[in-house]
Amino acid sequence: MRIGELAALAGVTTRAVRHYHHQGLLPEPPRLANGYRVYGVRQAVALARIRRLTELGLGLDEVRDVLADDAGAELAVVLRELDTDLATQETEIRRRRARLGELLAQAEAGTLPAEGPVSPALAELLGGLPVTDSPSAAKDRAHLTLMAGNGQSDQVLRALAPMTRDPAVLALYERIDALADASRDDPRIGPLADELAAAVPDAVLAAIPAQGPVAAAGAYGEAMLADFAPAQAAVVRRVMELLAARMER
Amino acid sequence: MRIGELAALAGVTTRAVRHYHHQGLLPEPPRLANGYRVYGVRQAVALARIRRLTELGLGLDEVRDVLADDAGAELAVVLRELDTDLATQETEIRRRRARLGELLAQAEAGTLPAEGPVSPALAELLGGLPVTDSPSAAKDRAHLTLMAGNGQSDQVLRALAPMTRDPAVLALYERIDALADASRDDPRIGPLADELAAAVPDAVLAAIPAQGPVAAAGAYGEAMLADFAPAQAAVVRRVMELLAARMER
DNA sequence: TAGAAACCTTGACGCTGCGGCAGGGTCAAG
DNA sequence: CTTGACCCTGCCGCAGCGTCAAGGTTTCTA
Repeated sequence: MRIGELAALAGVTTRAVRHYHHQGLLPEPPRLANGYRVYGVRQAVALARIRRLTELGLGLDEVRDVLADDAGAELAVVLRELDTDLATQETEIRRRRARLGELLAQAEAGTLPAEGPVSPALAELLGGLPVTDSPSAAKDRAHLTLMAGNGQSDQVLRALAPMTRDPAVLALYERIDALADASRDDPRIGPLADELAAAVPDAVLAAIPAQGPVAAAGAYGEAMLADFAPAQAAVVRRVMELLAARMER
Repeated sequence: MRIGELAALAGVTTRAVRHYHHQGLLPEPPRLANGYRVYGVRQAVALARIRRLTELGLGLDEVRDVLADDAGAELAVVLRELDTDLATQETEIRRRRARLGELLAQAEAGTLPAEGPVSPALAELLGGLPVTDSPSAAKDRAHLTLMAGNGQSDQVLRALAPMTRDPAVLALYERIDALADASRDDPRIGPLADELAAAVPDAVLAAIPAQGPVAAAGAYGEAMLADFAPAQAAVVRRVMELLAARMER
């Protein structure tokens, strides 16, 4: 037999056969004068066996191990490993499909957030927000989306829900917007910060795992502040101080 | 923010961030004088979005498409494709796990064929065979294993089952073995071929899809014959002729 | 009997999503 | 001044082949 016939017999491509030769899975057969490989029944049997193993999902090096080992013990071990591996893959796929199902449902309902697919809890929160074009509201959404990315923040998000239903919050956002061109010592800063801090429910602070001075510290905090105009940044800083003080108690 | 802080914020590695830059998923940010990348909130938001998409299982180029397309239409399309894709993967994994379950059961029962994992029908057939060290019996097993590899051969295998329970077959194998050193025109060849052909049930021939002169034609047939001693090959050839003649009718 | 189609040969690159390493520079703290 | 923790670019590696490239051979067909 030549390589094409062998390959057809085993249901693989000639390329695969040569690959197995190269990997040492299948010994190189003798050659004709013209260089063609000539295969016998032995090789065909060996190749069929390789194919059955790879079809199960074994890697080529595992196949090599199994073939090298005369007893069947190795095979059983590898198969068991493979099964647990496939089991985890299966649950993983199922988890992703569940997420996909939610997202597709949102897509059909037209309630997919502009931020792209986010966690269910966050999607609900964002979905409850009134439509507004306030720049600081947009920043808040972005900030929330980022913070919600790090996993277990469901409690915080649930605690935030009441704020989304408070019509007074919109007005607060607009008061922040109004400070876009204000100076660093504008008299509106202090009162606005007080009201903002007051608008945050205790439940939110309670749900935040006390990881230093809230989340706005560090390099991200600075980047966030840099994203605001000076007077607005002053407000944010002040709010953070007030909230931190409240968390102390 | 520098790249490490950004990466930690989004829950990815710095290597991944640079990879996204390289792939054009995330624009390169400005640099400090020392060459360090400096990121702002915008980039963090973008990165978080990329990560959410890749976590769903999207490829990086799909992510790029989704990000490039402002409307949400693209996203829905990609998600649907992904879902069907995952669905096929899931059934595929389940099929393989089912196979693995059978094989593991066989392994525990110690009934795993030496040929490695084979189709259930073949495993049953081989399992029913009496233990023998007849070389021609071994060749027959090998031949069967090969032929059974090409899929829908269950019917043939079932039709062969009666032969495995016929104690007279063992004697026939031994008569083939006895011809190992015989000459091409040994007088035992004819009668043995007649009896072998007669031992093959009609049901087997009926189940073989008439693909030319049985399966022993072509390059594989020659290789198989070359695997036998001359007198044995003569027997096999004669049996094939007889069976082919029977299939004609 | 020629020419085309179908095989065969070796060798090298492509794909996915980064990980890891080499071989540096930068910066803050002790 | 050193140490350690960052940062930079760039290239190889990974699994299992698919896919050219650039030939030579065999075999079928006109």
